[in-house]
Amino acid sequence: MARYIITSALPYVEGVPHLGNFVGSVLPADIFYKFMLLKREDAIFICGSDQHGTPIELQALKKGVEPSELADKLHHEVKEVLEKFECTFTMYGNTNSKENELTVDEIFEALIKNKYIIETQSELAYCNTDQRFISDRFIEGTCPYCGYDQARGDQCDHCGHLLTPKELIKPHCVICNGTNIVFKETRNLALDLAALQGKIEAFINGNKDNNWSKIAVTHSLGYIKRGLEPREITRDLKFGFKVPYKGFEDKVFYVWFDAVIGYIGITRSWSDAWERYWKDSETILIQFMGKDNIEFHTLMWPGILIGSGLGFVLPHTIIAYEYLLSKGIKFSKSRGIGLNLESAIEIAHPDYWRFALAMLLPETSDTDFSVERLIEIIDNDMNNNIGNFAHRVLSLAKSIEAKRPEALTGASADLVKKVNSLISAYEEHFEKVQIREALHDVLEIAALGNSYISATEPWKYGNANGSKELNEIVYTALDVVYRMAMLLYPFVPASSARLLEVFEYADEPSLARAKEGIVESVHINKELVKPIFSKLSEEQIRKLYSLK
RNA sequence: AGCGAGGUAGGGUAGUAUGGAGUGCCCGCCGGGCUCAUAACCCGGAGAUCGGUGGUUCAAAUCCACUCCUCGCUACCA
Repeated sequence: MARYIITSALPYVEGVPHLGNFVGSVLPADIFYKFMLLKREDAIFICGSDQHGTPIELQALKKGVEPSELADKLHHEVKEVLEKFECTFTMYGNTNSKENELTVDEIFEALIKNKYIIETQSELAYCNTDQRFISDRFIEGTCPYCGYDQARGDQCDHCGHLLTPKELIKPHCVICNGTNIVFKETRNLALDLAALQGKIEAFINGNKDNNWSKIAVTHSLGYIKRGLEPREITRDLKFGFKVPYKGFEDKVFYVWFDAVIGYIGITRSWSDAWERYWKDSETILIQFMGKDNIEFHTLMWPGILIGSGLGFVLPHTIIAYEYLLSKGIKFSKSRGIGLNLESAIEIAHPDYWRFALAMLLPETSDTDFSVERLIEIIDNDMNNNIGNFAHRVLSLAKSIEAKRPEALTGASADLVKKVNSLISAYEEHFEKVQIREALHDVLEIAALGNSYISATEPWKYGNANGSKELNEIVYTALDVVYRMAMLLYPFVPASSARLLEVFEYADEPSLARAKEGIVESVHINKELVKPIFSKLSEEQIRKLYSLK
């Protein structure tokens, strides 16, 4: 039987993720994983914090703390906020772990043995005061183009020019503020992607039809066409895993290298069962990411896995998202301002964000986010269509004890037939990882339900029990609400659960039960009947606009 | 500059891979209906030479070429 590993690109922990970070990989991965749960598939959902790299080391230096302490603190903050957004990871780990280091070392040794690691040379700035190499972002000076005196070695934030450290006028070291900087040759180790190119290309061509995002295919083949070059896997930094190789002991692995391997390392932190997933040919690995992460997952990561020859499964499906572009409100992670997940949760329940972001998933092109659009989705699609449908039906059912009719007739039979075909469409869309479309199928079910109520006019029968027609209408409508509640689970888990609670015999949500519908007479808990959603209040809207 | 994405009714979008009547969705507008429901819901209607030009084709929003706009990235940020 097939087994699934679902991964989301690992958030880099330099701050609280913003909506763009969330929508670009963790959210869709979580929604998809919850669909796997609905289907009762054998699936694990792996994610975690990417902790190494220059920004963290620099931040730690500025704060005067150990990088690993800072990275762990940020890791816990990010984990907590993602869990508040109802993400149910099998394991949310981190890259700076023993298990990951072990995995990185094993894979590195295998790559050495298989001769896929080569040496490179480059010139790098060296601070004589600190006695260490300093990366581009550790150097500041005056921009030769605009004269801005706090330009960094990689780019000037003032005029946007890309720079090299050598171009800076009066360069100084960010760590010690000194100017005793020289340029020295440094050696690094690199993954020989050129040697692996044929195998990587075969991997892409052999898997790209497994529902890969179009952008993932075009980007990957574009890189292949231009030819792959060796990619460095070590850096002259302090924070990271030490390189266990003679002559390179004072260096660490480059952050991207241990980040992708982190998928395995994190699974290893989760359970001894990790090999059952990662080394079983039946395993289907489905990876979610933003478009800027494509090359790491379709070129370097498969290159590492293939080159190691250790029998790890390769990605089966690559799902890459375009960007969510904010209009009017800032998304910023590093600066901690604007609409990040912390500020979002203070404004509305996570389900509201999950729903709206699922509607806005940038599956095929960059997508605009605006407060106006958010209001439209929440008020109209979520509240008026789905929420109101559920509530009007449950309100009807409060005074009528619906019994299962012997057979459905006319409009009722027609509705159930259409709902069944929409459930099939929902399943098919999920299987093709078209999450936005699957949500549209649920919206369509609610719209059909609303039409059905209008057409059958249950209020005509008065509120007395006994009429066969009325019984059939209420039963059928309740049945649709019940199914819809189950289908909502991947998107809005808390609201789905609240809706299902009203049905006294409700089970855990499952796709099989959604297809089957209500099998017995319906008992609802009248006390629990209340609207599941509401429109955004003026207060909420005011808060949203205040984030500009 | 390099790389990438987009231009479809008043606004916002889906559709473009595998060409087949301008098909769909949300908002807005016009007209009607309903009162179970959260000023919610339902039905009908108006409104588009699918950015432009040229080409391929029996047939183009969809394929090709050129062109004009818009936006994003080029920070180890998704």
